[in-house]
Amino acid sequence: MARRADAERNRARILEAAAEVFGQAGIDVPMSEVARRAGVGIATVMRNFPERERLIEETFAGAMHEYALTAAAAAADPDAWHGFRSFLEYLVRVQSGSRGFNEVLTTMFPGAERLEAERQAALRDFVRLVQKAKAAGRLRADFSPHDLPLFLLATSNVARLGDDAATDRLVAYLLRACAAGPEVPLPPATEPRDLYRALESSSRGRPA
Amino acid sequence: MARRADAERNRARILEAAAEVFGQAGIDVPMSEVARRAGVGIATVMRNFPERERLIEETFAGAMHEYALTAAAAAADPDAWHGFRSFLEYLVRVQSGSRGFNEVLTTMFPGAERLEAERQAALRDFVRLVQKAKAAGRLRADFSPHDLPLFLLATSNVARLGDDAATDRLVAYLLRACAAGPEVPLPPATEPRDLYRALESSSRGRPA
DNA sequence: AATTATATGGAAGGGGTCTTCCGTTTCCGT
DNA sequence: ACGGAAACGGAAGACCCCTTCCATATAATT
Repeated sequence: MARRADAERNRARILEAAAEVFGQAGIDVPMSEVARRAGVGIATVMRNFPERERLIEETFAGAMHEYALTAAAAAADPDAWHGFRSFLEYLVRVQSGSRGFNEVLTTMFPGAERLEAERQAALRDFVRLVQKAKAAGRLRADFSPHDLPLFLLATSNVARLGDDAATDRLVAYLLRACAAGPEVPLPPATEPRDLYRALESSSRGRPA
Repeated sequence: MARRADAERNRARILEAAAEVFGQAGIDVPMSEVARRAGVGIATVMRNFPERERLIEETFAGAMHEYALTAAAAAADPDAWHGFRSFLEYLVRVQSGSRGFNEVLTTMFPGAERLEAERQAALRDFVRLVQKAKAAGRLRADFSPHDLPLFLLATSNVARLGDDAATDRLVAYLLRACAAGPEVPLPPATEPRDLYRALESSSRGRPA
């Protein structure tokens, strides 16, 4: 049942290319672009990953596992508020860093069981983290763990602009909204010219 | 130079169909679907609106004008905080109500001068509104009018889910984050099962 | 080296979107 | 009612993305 060495090599090249291509342009990029970037034919991509969801699952398996590990580490932080804050900051960092993973974090793939298992694991740890931060008096009582996907959706569009100032500012607003402790100042307001340029239809992959 | 009556009628039917189609499925819907809904041929749509941006501009001219009027009304509200709050609540209402206009509110179209003029007018009034709310001590000093597009981006994805509970909750978080007055409680947390169902790839127009 | 099984990829075909042509239809002025 | 100009829309063609076939290439074993 062993696969040939060239087949294994090609599979690895496809996954590497997919990580690049999806990371830059999102998970809806044509499979032919993944093939081109990998230096293989389109049929080779299809044989390895007959459905796009399979390729997404494999491509982001590592990142998703790291997501779950980071949630677990945040839940284990002795300073629960620090854990909460740094988890949110980690989230927007990965949202900014990979457009494809940003999309994966805000989309559920019922058929991609491994991705969903890691997402569930992260959510369970996030529930624990929320309980600890509330118990420590640092997170408001009315915060719900199920606000996590809301926050992810909220930061997703802003993270996608690639403007760190904008992203940091929104995160700071969200943290302020759910924090129960002393206030921290917001980071500086984003540079308006940069922000509005980023909102233009052509910058967003829409034809003019 | 006068146009025939049937041409005028067809133009109106196209705009009406576009408002429906774009409102339901967003501004990237095929032009052929607009034509079908309007009961005209695809060439008729292209003759009236040679570029998609032209059709978008005309389709949402009214809504965008209302956006500007609402910002002006909010700025004229004797209770500036009430003006601020109700403006944000109006925003998410229209974001939820039309997927296309939701996209227009978070995308700039440099070639659609009328849309951009209304957006600018709204922003000028929003600047005045922010100043008044700060002067009234109800809006934090560190809030910037240029946070408006950040807030629109943040609410856009959530509004698109069509889950009012989720939308209301995120708005409440954002209001709490920038309010300087007494706190108000958050609306109830969103129903998790509904939220996660809405996040599924098939619910989001992505193939499984 | 020879053989066999595995793996490859370019191209064909299908479906989708957009652009445009041109024969036909419709409107409007006389 | 007639004639001419305006307006129409179906289909062809170009381009894009996905699926799959089959002749060819490559790897692995003897």
